[in-house]
Amino acid sequence: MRKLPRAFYDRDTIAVARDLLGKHLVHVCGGAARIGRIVEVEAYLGPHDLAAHSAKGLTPRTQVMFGPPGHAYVYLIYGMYWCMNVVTQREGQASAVLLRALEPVKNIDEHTRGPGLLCRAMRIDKRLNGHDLLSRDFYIADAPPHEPLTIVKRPRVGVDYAGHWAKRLLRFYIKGNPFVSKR
DNA sequence: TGCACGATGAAC
DNA sequence: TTCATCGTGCAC
Repeated sequence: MRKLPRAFYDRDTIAVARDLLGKHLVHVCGGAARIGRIVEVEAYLGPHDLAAHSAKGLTPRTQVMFGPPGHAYVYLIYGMYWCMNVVTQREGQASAVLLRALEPVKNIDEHTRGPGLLCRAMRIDKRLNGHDLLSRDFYIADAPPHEPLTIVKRPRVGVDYAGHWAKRLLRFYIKGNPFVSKR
């Protein structure tokens, strides 16, 4: 399947988030290609979005978010889980889409509901922070044709501290998909 | 140099 | 509702 081009990521973050649903995340490591179908995401709209890490400004951790689109922003949460985002829009916009759940396709187990488990199943950790998603071993690709998706919009998870930004409907998932995270 | 806390997940 | 577990950002 066709690898998504840089131009796919260099667009409005909400559009990228919605369009990522149904696409295939691919990680080739240890001789195996691990593949999962993206079924749940969240959009983080830049430094003015108080729920986004980039709202803290340009720091060692957030510098990938401030970089060019089409790169992976991977960070540690609660001291034990990795979370993966794809950087969107042009360099400096500091926007990204968090991948929250996958439907297993190949070489991964069934524990892919939620951003932490998703990364564990796909063998994603800090080594992939800043990795170019147009690379040979880590990328997102078009998936085989499927029925038109019904997309559900909800508030993002775990961002109650972000004031009115916590109320925005920036979590998107495929309606009825059994691998969407609970909550 | 210290410390409070988090875009989580599982157990109780 | 509690807890595991640690890098990050900011206070001191």
